[in-house]
Amino acid sequence: MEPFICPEAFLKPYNPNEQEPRMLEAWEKSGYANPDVCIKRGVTKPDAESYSIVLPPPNVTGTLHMGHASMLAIEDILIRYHRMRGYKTLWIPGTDSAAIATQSKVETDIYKAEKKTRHDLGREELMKRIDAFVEESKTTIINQTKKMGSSLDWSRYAYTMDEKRYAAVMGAFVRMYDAGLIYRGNRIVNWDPKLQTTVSDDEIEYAEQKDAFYHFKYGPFDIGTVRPETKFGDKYVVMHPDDARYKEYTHGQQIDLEWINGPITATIIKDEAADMEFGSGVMTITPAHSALDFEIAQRHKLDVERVIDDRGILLDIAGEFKGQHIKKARALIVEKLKTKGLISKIDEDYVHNVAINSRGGGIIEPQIKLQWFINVNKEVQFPDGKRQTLKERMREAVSSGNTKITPERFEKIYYHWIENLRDWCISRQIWFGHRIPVWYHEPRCVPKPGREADVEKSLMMIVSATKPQCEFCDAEFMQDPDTLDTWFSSGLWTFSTLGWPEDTDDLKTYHPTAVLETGYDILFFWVARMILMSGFLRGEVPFRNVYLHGLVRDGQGRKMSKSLGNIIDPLTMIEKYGADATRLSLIVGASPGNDLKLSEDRVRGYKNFANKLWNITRFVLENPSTGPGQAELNAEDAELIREAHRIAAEASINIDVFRLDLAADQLYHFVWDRFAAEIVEQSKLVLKAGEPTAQASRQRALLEILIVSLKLLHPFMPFVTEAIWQQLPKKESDQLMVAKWPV
RNA sequence: GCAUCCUUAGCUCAGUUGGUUAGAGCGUUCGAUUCACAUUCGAAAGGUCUCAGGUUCGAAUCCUGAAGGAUGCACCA
Repeated sequence: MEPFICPEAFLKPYNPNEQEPRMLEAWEKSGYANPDVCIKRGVTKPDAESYSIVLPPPNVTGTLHMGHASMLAIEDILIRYHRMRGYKTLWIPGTDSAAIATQSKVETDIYKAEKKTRHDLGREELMKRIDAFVEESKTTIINQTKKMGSSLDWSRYAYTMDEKRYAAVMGAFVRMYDAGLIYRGNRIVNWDPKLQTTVSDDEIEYAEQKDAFYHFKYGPFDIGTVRPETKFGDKYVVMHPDDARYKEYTHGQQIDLEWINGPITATIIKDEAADMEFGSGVMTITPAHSALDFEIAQRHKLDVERVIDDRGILLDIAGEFKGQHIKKARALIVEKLKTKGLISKIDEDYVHNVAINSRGGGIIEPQIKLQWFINVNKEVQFPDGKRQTLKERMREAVSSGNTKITPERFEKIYYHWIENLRDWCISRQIWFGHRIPVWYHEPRCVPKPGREADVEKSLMMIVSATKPQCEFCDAEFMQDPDTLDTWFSSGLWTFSTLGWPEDTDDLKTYHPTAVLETGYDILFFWVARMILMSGFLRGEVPFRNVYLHGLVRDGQGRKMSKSLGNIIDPLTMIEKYGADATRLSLIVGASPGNDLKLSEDRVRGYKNFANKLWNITRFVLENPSTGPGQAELNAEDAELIREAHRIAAEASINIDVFRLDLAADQLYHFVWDRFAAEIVEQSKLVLKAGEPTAQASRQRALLEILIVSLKLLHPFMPFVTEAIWQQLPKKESDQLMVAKWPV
């Protein structure tokens, strides 16, 4: 046999910038990321078990950050591993429209450039601008995603606002409405006066703030507040029924007292919501602008009156303060109360929480609004025959083990969240998003001549995916102006990407998906909602496993942010150290659910490792004694090969239980400390001075250990391993990507 | 307030059911290097495993308590 000459391609050192684009091109050309291609080319058996992951879709208008990079690395490892194990493996890419974030970005840009607001442009024009912006910026995130080596099947790419996904959202809404799960109602919601939209409970962040805390004389009582501007309408005074201090007062008793704008009559309410420990134990309530107060008001059927409008302006009830903005009015109101002698005390340094919209920063003002909600406590019929509530369904998905959350401790957090879950407000007043498929017959139906009798039958509101027509008159139905919470469409993601509501082959083959892999910060927003949607619409869980990774932080454990200037850009890292090194730096040391502190040094270290592997290969290929034939293996070399296979078995187990950090670390040490430092070193002696049979045996062993190492490392560092594979004299498959996993 | 997690070398972290001398990467110090290695190799220093009790033949690991840190949820009128 011809001695194998080490290919010239083995320039030293390993240069990722040169190899990576070639590998990307080769992979793309092969189409192996598409399971249909794998089956057609005989790489995957048609009846193989399936393994699928949907990529948590990044914002279309965003750029790749380390959080994405970490997610892509983890998922690609799982995907490549299973593909090599022979599973019918599918990883679906997509992007998210990120309604509020995208709209505010475009609005801001337009305002900067043209000094126009969305109202100046109108809805249609704004949509055009947003679509153009999305179209322009989506290639950025897609190309960046590819650079990580992600073996996504781009032929199945989905966008939350594309035609198919839009249809899925409409279909889902109609089904849920028909089942009585979606209702419209006047309820207290979180209103963002800045963005002029409602926001869900989960999208709210609390920030500590220091404000003055005022004590007022409210008749014989002492009441406290940080928000005097809400107090105009307060005509109920609430105390705990067991509070001995106030036992002389009875529920429903009326008291005349002097208040901000003159004398009023207040009513005593005894309710357990009043905390005896807090302040005087007595409070007045503002049902229109506080969730708790609203509940109390509903319990006792009290009057509810708005004090503040959608823009934060005081209404008629404020009397002389009417028309003023709450921010400015506060000081004036306090001043007036002072002169009336109604203030008993002021604490200047009162620390309390203020609710802000995490998407845009407006301070939340609870308001009562007519909105669309999903009822989480209503018992309904599920496709699998069960009758239960959405809450029960969400709990059962996990408690039954049909969906397993890793790390396990998040299961408790998940249950706890469900306990506290209230009806989900799904309507938003922003323009960019999926429209609510509800149609109003306005004005009232005026039947065509001869159909006057049908006026009673005409419907004023119709829920339908497509625009309805009135049977009795020529009036056009007007669509509900609101859009849906972005998480409504995200909740459908595991199956809308597979073609639902059509009954596609993909859906049958790949749903439920194998794993949903995402950051723990998104457990409630997304994971829980997917379980809800899939449960109701498909009668099955959306995924068998949830794997939650930690967040990527800077070297000091701080969140990466522009303002701190501590962002490590994955693309810069790829350029400097290669995608393989970038991937490994995000995997090793990142135990499940724990945050990872990333520094540039880490990345550099793994570049050296890629180079190490490259050089081991060169040694193996440059030192053929009798050529890499099928020489007889001696006992010692057979044992070396068995050792490599033992490592393979251990690594497989670690990957199976999501301990990618351990698997990667173990492979790293096997290749560096064992293979390079010991086996290769000792082989130098054998190859130089050993018997010819020993030389041949060792040469074969080296090649086999190298091949096993390449395969094992491929999911973790696909580029360098594939680049090496391409140079091997004989190989079992044209690409390492579809080589057989060693067991 | 309720809950979860964390505290191990200078830094970042492993240490899976309790079991010899507690490990890795980076950093530090010293030495070697025409030999696959734009580097690598060898060696060294560095630890009261946060603290205090307890269980045990044996505890970084299990239990109780304390301190510090992080996070989630609820929430204050």
